[in-house]
Amino acid sequence: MLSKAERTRQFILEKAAPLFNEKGVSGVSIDDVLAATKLTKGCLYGHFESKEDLSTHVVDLLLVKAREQLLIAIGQGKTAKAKIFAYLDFYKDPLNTQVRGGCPIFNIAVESDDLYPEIKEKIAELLRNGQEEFAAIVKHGVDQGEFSNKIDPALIAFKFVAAIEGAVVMCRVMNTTKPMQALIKSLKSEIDSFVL
Amino acid sequence: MLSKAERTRQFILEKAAPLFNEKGVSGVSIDDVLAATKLTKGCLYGHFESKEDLSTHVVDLLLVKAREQLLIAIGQGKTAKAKIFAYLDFYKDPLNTQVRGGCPIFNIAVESDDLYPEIKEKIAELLRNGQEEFAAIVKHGVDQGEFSNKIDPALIAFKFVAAIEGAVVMCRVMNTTKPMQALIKSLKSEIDSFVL
DNA sequence: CTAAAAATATACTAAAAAGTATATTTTTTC
DNA sequence: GAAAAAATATACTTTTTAGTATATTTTTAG
Repeated sequence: MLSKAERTRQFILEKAAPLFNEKGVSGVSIDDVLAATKLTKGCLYGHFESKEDLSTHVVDLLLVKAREQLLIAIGQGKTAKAKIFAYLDFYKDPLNTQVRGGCPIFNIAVESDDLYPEIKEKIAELLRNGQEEFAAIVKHGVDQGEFSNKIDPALIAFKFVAAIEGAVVMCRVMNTTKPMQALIKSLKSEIDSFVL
Repeated sequence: MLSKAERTRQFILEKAAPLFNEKGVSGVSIDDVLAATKLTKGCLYGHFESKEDLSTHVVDLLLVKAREQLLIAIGQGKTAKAKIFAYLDFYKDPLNTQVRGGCPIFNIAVESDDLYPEIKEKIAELLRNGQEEFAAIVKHGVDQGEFSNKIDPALIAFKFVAAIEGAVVMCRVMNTTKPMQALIKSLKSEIDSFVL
């Protein structure tokens, strides 16, 4: 069993995560975290050195979880096409994301871009890996004779992620999921056009 | 000629704009603005009631300018296809945006989503209008016999903006423009596939 | 079950940020 | 070009936020 300390530390991170996802690193105060956890300063600072330390771990948690959930979703698909469809469906309800506040990857990306270089580097890493994995799935589909070799794996990976992530933001701001449904349908038929 | 006050007010907004675009509303302090303008508090607060007041006007400026520049770019195109291509080309260098820090529309959208409802509403309005205008261009292309009527104007508008905006963020984080070039090429050929 | 260690709470200090009162300088208007 | 008005600078206060010292409670290991 985890020690009390480990559990509290984890509890803080779990409670802080949606807060950071919604308000951003700059937008969250320590008091926000205390209010969300019902803990006190002494306790919080017993587990994290500083706000920066806390932020770092919260961001790590957000990113790890996002990646994890995505991999699980994609893992359900057996074929390349099924995996890609699973990826798309994962984002079908942008108003009710896994973690409150939208997609952590993009939220953090936008904020960290000019403000937090270390965090930015983590996202860059995550995106690069994600791109590679996505492209590998497509390529595997080609190699297996599932897709035409006219398909460009790297392009598809980039285009799909960009479109989906962009769509999440747009849908959230406009407070609608409708365009996302149409987009997913369109991206799926783009895939279908390469199916042999 | 503008009064001194008007010029100073405008000067503050112009200097603050890139700051807000880079750091976000929560990330910018009044002192940041003072440092950027080399003005003093008394002066700043002579022109703006509060940080919130300043933020509101800076955001308005960022959004108005973004829209303006976009309309100018698109306006260069004579045909529907040319207008759409102009839109795409407008984003060809995501690392060197018109205003430092990326696309203001998206930057502000992500931050305001869960934090600043009034600003969020402004972005929603802008996006809705933009979508309508974009779709109208496509529809006009169909009516003029430029595009096949198989093209879905609303879908194209949403998909293209989502993909481009998503791509801007991704390119900035990964510090590369390359995938954007490929994306633009791909979106252009998607348009070409509808040209009669 | 108890003593030591760790975790948590309380009550503070320090720093940063926003905002204001007032003096001084610069514009404007006549 | 002088008086009034407006703009700007200086030097503050207030508020918010981060962080710390220390007391108290709770865990944990023997």
